[in-house]
Amino acid sequence: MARNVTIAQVAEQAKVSKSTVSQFLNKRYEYMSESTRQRIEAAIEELNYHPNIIARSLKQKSTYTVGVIVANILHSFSTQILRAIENNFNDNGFHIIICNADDEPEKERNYIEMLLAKQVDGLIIFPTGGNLDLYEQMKQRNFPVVFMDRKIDGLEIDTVMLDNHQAAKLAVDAFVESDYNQISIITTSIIRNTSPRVERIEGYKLALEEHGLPVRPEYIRTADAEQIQGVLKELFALQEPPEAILAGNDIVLIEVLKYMKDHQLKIPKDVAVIGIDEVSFASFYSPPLTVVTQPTIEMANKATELLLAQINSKNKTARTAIHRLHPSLIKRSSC
Amino acid sequence: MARNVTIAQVAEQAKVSKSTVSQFLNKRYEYMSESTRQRIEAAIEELNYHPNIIARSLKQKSTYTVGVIVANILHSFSTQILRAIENNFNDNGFHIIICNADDEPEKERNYIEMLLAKQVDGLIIFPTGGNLDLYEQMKQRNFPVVFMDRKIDGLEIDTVMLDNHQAAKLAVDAFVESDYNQISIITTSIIRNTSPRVERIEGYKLALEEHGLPVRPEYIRTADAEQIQGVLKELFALQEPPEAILAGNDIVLIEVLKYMKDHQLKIPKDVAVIGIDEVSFASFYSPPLTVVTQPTIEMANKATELLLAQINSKNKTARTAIHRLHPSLIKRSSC
DNA sequence: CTGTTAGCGCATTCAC
DNA sequence: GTGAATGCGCTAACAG
Repeated sequence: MARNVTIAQVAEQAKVSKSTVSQFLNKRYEYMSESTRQRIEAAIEELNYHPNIIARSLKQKSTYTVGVIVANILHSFSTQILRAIENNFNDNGFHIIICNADDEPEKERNYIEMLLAKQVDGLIIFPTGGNLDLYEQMKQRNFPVVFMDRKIDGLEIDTVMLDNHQAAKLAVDAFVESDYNQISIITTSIIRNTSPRVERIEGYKLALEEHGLPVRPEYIRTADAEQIQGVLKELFALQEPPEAILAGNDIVLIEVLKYMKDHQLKIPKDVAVIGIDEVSFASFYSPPLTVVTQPTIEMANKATELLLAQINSKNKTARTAIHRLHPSLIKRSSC
Repeated sequence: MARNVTIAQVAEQAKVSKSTVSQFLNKRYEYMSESTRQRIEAAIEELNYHPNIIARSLKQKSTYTVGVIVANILHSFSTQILRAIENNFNDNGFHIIICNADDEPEKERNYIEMLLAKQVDGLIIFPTGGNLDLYEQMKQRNFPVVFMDRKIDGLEIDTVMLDNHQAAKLAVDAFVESDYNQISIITTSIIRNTSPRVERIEGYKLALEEHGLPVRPEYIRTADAEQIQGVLKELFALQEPPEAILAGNDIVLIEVLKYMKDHQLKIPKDVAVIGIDEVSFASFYSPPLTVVTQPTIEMANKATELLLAQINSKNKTARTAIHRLHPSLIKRSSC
């Protein structure tokens, strides 16, 4: 009654050998007569037989499973990417195992090791940056890996990420165009210098300079979500509080909006706001929120494509590169 | 250099037999001398050996992997549950494979079959309701399964779901208390009568009756997300348009808020609104949104607990039941 | 066309 | 304490 039906039983029932059944399972019908084909088919049906993929994987060294390790599942960006990746891989007959490293290198290390031990065919990682030895090892073993969202310098691994400089620039440009010159940027804290945050700040600085605007260190803040209310309080206690705030991701944006609400500050009259990452409520918020979006679908597609290419080419060392996708500004009314 | 290091090579390197290495791997140190123990340890280190979990699984019939099939990953509810489940299972040394059935029974069937073939140890399913034969089969095989969010009548399978009657009642009560008597409910469409939607409508009717209010069919609407704008238009074109709207889930709520924004209707002055499911922006929206929340963490915990219990008890047929968790009203200002 | 044989990498008796 | 032998379920030559 249980799932103990094996190929041997099917063979027995159909009065053929296991290998013939195996042939059948792999659709190599040329290797058998019509009558045996039908007997096998009937036996399978009757026994309700389903091949054990684990056993097959052991032999074939391919599990049709890939692991995805996100740095922090709480970002809407991660969720969007995850959805798209799940969709892509399922279209290609792969399953995905999702792990959340929670921004902790220890967890990430653990997941990578377990996933490798589980013989996944490849890995998509939002790297914490804390396990260079492992990254290096996979690279040297030619194990299929693609990095998402963050890059690791000095490692030749396919990487899909946003053009963060441009993202920041789009926002700064929009602010300046609307005559806001005192612009602040807030990102979540930059442990291990995760590239998006660093780059967004760099892009912000570059953009300010392009506009001939001064870069004021007190306007550049990084903090964990829980501390952002405090940061905002400090910002608005400044001699010259910012006229505009660029929220580095959706979590920051939400904190900013809470603060505005709590302190009855009007957007954009009292302070203009732009967020990086689209949020579900942007279009109907009051005011509708101007936002810089990441092309999450395209990013997921690119990552899928790269990983699949690596998986299928095996040990043919293809060129690796950093693929920068472009953000776009959705102009609404918060700036 | 590759991941081809096997237990045999370790054994050779350490000058012992494979079985002794196996003992070591399973931490049965009492079966070997201190010196061999150290030799094995050194060999493993030197070869950078990692056991192949697939091979182990084949033998032990346990993959430490569970599958989760959500009906529709677009609901914030699904995402929240998924996060919590991932967290729980990883704490217990399991990995989870996530699949999105997209409300299509065909996809669900395909996933279930593949996941079983992959020898997952258990399944958490948000059932589409379209594959009763499969559900039944798993039940009979005593395969660990728990249903989430939706129940399938006539099947004794552990199920975790919301007390949907109460959820609707909480909302209706809140409306009535604020003197709104013409209350509408909108849910996404009820294909195959998925229980939450049906139950929420039932609960809504019951609550109205309790308050001695008439149940007006024209106030009860179900529609796909894309059609909701049209539904709202019809609702407000009514002789007596509703004074209050209960949004059956986050997707409906968003559509309702868009409509309000587009038509410059003020909440709650022109129409009061309550949504089922907490949304990220509820607390700082204008006005802050009153909402009925599901205890997603508790639901995920319960599901984890039930599935783990089934996995660990194997074939001891435990009692199965429907576990109803309770919603709660977060009173803010949209009603 | 079909059956025999030999592993895949590991775990598990059961002797020595 | 240690090792040889066997099998998990399937695939893949290789004969016949």
